Amino acid sequence: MTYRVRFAPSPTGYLHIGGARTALYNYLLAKKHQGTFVLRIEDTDLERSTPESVQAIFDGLRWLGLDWDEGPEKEGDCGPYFQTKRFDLYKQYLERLIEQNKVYRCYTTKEELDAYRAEYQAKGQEGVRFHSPWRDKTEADWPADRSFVWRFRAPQDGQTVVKDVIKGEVVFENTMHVDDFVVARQDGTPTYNFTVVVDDLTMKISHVIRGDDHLNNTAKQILLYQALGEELPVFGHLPMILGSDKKRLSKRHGATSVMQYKEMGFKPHAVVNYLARLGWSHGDDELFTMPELIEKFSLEGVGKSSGVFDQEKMLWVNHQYIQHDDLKQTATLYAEYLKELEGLEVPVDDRLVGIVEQLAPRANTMVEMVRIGRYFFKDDFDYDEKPAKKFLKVGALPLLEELTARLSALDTWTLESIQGVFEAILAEKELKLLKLAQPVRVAMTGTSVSPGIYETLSLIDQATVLERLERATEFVRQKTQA
RNA sequence: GACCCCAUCGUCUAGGGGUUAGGACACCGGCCUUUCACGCCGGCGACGCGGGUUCAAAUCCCGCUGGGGUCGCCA
Repeated sequence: MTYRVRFAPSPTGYLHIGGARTALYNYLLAKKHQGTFVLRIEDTDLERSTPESVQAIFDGLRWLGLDWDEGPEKEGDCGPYFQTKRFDLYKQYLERLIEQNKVYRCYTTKEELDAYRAEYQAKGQEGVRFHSPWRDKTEADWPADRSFVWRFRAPQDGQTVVKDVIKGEVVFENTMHVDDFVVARQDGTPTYNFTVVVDDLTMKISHVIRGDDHLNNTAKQILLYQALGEELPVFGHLPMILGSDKKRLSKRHGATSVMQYKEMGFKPHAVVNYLARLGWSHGDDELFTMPELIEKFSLEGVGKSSGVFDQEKMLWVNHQYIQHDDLKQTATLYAEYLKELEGLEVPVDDRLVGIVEQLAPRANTMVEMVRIGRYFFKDDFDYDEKPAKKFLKVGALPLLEELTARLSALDTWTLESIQGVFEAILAEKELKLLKLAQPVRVAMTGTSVSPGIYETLSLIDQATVLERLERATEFVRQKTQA
């Protein structure tokens, strides 16, 4: 079977977490089966669609590495891939429905509809669906002075069954569910359920995998396929992603835009890995490379129940990749964040790789890595109050002076040579490393927390280390005098 | 309200008639240790409730409850 799957967002905002997961699952399915991943922009709502949103969706997908095989900027045989450019097609199909009497003109006004809805909502079970009084009218009855819409002539009995690869068979009673929904407006502009069917049909989509908020629509769409005499694609409805309060994920739960996670310092593959595992599993496995995801992903592994988005776990996944990805690759990324956040132009060299090697086990995000690594690049830090008070005091003065003297005498600046100096001093004075390391750490970083002291010094150059030791020494002297 | 979907630790999940119900995040201990991390070891912690079916139910069936979704000339 040839797989042609699609991701069909409406460009009314950024690419959000839920959309990204839907796109990912479709992408994985396509790659797994050497199929085609189609991107279609559902922009028929002129009011809400914006070019910025289209761009945001492209950016989000590309950042995640979910490039489409067919779609905007990647034209294929089934384009165009913007619904607003497919109006001729919809009209053609509408003609077909009109000719076959599968749709009819309905002159009911919006006011009449509102009144009807208010009534049936109040009555509940009783007058469930809207039954248009125009369904059985003929041309002779059409008022010339009123506008109309094209409604689908839905069956009034029987059932419509959705064979869903994820949810199983879902049965809808036609009397309850399928009203004579609007297929197109008077001017021929189509509505959602109609465009989706025409597009999935003409784009030869084999598997429609989307959020389960569309499950109810599927019944209507199936009826349309049948009315058109066309074969159904395979349907699969993914459970929703919820916030920590089990409500549908929204802005108030925190970041929902994929690109916000880039800003927060997440690696794209970490986001992909987390999203893959939210709603899908492969035994006890947690971490997957992209090739592994493609190989192991399957619709059978997708769960039926909705899942809660947990940023804590995504942070852990991110940390795993920061820690275990190729250091050079992370260093390159690190340079980008240093530039973005601190305006620093840092070359990606052995020193930067060394710094990343030290920081990687200590940072959950790239942003955090910038924050905890500032002192490797900038001298403008103040001493944190507590550690300064605790470690930069008179007792440390002779140690700092001794160390400064011996370090300045070093003509090779390596971890080993530095360690040698420290050990010599400690041996002579019969001290524990802690006594020396902590004051030096504060002098170097302004804090009591950093990578190993030898590593830290060796990654800062000799001159800077000496300057910072002088600064600390001076700081202690000043304090003593005051 | 009607209809549709769902239900294993706080969270993501494995397991789908007989398991000490497994793993991961988070949390709590301990070890390692120059601080902080990493790492390692250990701990806490779940089958929503009620009925069936069965020798046996977390697992199958029904009901209830709870949560989510949909009820537009939006998509």
